[in-house]
Amino acid sequence: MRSPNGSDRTVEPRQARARATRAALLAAVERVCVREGADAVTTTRIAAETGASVGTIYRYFADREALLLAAYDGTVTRIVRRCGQALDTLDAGLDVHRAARRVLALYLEAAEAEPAHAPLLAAMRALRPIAQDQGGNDEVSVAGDLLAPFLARYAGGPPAPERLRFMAVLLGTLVDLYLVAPEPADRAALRGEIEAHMLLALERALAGDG
Amino acid sequence: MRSPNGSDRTVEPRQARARATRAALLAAVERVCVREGADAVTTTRIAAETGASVGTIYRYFADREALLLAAYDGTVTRIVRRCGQALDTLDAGLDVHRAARRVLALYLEAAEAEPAHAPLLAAMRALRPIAQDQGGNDEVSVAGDLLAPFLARYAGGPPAPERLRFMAVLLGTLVDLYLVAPEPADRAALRGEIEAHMLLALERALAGDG
DNA sequence: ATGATAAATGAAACTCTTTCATGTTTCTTG
DNA sequence: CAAGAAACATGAAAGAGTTTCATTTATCAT
Repeated sequence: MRSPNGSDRTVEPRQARARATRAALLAAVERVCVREGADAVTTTRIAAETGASVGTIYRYFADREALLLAAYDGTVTRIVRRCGQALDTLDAGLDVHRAARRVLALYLEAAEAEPAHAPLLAAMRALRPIAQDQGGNDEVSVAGDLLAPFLARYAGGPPAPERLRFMAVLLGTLVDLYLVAPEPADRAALRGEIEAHMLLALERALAGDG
Repeated sequence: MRSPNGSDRTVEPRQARARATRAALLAAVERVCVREGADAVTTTRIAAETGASVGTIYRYFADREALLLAAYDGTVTRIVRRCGQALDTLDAGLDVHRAARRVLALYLEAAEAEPAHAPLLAAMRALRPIAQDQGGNDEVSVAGDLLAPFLARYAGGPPAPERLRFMAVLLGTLVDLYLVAPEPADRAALRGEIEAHMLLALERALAGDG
């Protein structure tokens, strides 16, 4: 969470009604994203969709970007949670490669089960170009919550930030490509490519620094 | 070129004055991009910057997106032209890996020499998310003008469209990451990573299909 | 019940993009 | 060179979004 409450003008909901409103806004974002893509997520549209007024959005989100980011965080959190459980139950003695393949497969599966994830991921790429993406940001992220723990465990220490960033960007792009592929045949082929590239990146990470 | 002149309402400049205007607009896009990023490239801003009026932009470009695309094409064309020359003079008998490394190095160098390329590349990613990027589009592109010829030459035939798309997206992302790295040390390290991943992709491309 | 705090409203100010009726420059041709 | 045609350029205005904020309404605590 970027600012639990800093000098923002946004607020954390305190009453039940407000929590419901906030949740409804995020649900509307996902719904519209799935049906019509992230471009259709306008503040007026989300307000209309939920029956709230535009002003209400700005009570809980600093701006449109923050709204999309929060929705994205929602999908990522759910995805990572699933993979995290599996990660925890991995045999301690399991071969790195097998473990990586297993986690990757789980990740792709979980991502597919979140229909709003692909459009939101694309929107994030548009909103936060690589140039500004600080890689190790505080948000819930694949980098921080999935890659970093995995690397820490198998490399015996936390990865260098640049390595983490590289792998996160690589994985993000490949997953994006994967989720967007319409043909099952293309997806199957892409699984192989993604696996190959992530294993290569993993090997280099393990070799590079302790 | 997408439409030399179809049913668009845009026009190819015929008089010298018009050619100058069009060129000035594109130059302004690059200038503003370099200084303040692609977000600062608004139609009003570019008009003000060149002393032209907003309407004039729409005489030569269908919309803001087309304006950015044209500027991007400009940088890519110049980059690819340099690499292309080198590609032509490669020894016919040169080992694929050596050739690939050579072209990649040239490409990175040429891209660095085009300051507007990085911000415009990022803008293109935002404007045309992977989902819509038809991969083998008609535009001047790294995919069509650099990757495809290279693969055609060393694989003995044109690559499958999905392969080309995969490699183009991969290369684009990695180059983006590279161009954005501030530290020379980071860049040097990234060169190694990019090379490793592109060589892997190349091997799989050569192995996969004729 | 009532004052205090939280939540919600929606008109209005802004910023951008895009269109188009109108005016100006350049070309062409007799 | 004059005058019509074709090419260029203009900028006000329409339209779509985002964001603010003074005001109103609902909920909580006592």
